Amino acid sequence: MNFNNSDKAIFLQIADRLCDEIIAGKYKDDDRIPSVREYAVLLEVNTNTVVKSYDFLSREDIIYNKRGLGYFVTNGAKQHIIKIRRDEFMKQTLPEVFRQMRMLGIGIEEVINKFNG
Amino acid sequence: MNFNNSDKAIFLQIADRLCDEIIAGKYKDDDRIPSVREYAVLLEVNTNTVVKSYDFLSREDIIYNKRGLGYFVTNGAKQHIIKIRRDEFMKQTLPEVFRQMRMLGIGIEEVINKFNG
DNA sequence: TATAGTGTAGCACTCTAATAGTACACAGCA
DNA sequence: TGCTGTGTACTATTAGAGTGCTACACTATA
Repeated sequence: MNFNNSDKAIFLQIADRLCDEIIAGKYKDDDRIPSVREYAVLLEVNTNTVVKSYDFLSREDIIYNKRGLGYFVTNGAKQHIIKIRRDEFMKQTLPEVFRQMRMLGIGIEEVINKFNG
Repeated sequence: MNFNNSDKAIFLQIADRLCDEIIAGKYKDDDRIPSVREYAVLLEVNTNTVVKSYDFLSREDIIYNKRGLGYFVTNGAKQHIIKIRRDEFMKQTLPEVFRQMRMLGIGIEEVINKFNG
């Protein structure tokens, strides 16, 4: 993963990644996700950083914890994430993209071409 | 300005804002930009934070300094910024936007509609 | 020549991110 | 009952962002 290439905090990038994997169907409802130590080794970050990501996602009600066992995907998490992301995409991302396009003189046709190409 | 709503550092958001203003034609070649103290008051941040932004933009060759006088826009800065931003938009932003669309099941038509609406 | 407005260079402080390591209570299983 | 793998709770350290403040050298102008 390209962590420090981003302005975003690593623990948030990890949370995003896990959400991506849930959307992709890698982890389904009530599936167990990797342990904090396991995921830390995989991503080559500190355990505490993954702990912070899992804490964050628990507070967002996307994963839940069973004592001594690990973290699991909350029922309906996938749709929950998609709803949050769609809202963000429509209300934040897309308007900012359109602003950039106007500012840079990039037409919608150019975007459509790149999309289809 | 909506500073802490973003994951990005404030001094980088300020640099972005100034670049936006240069592109918009608010400051042209060899125009003087606001002093660090002035801009700090306007944006309600600390002077040192603006200093950091101006340092950053100087190293990027977008503004330059005259001792005792202030900071000025480098010749050709506007086209320079546009070139950098176009590259970033095409190689980073747009691919990520398309990835999000595929992931969220958002079609290009929906984007076109929002753009025209 | 004084004065006001420039950038610049410090210092001290707080906060958060991230790393590193240790220790402990819990659950499942041999 | 032990053992292993869970999360959790600490402590400590490093680094950077951001704030607040002071002081100084430079430039133009009254």
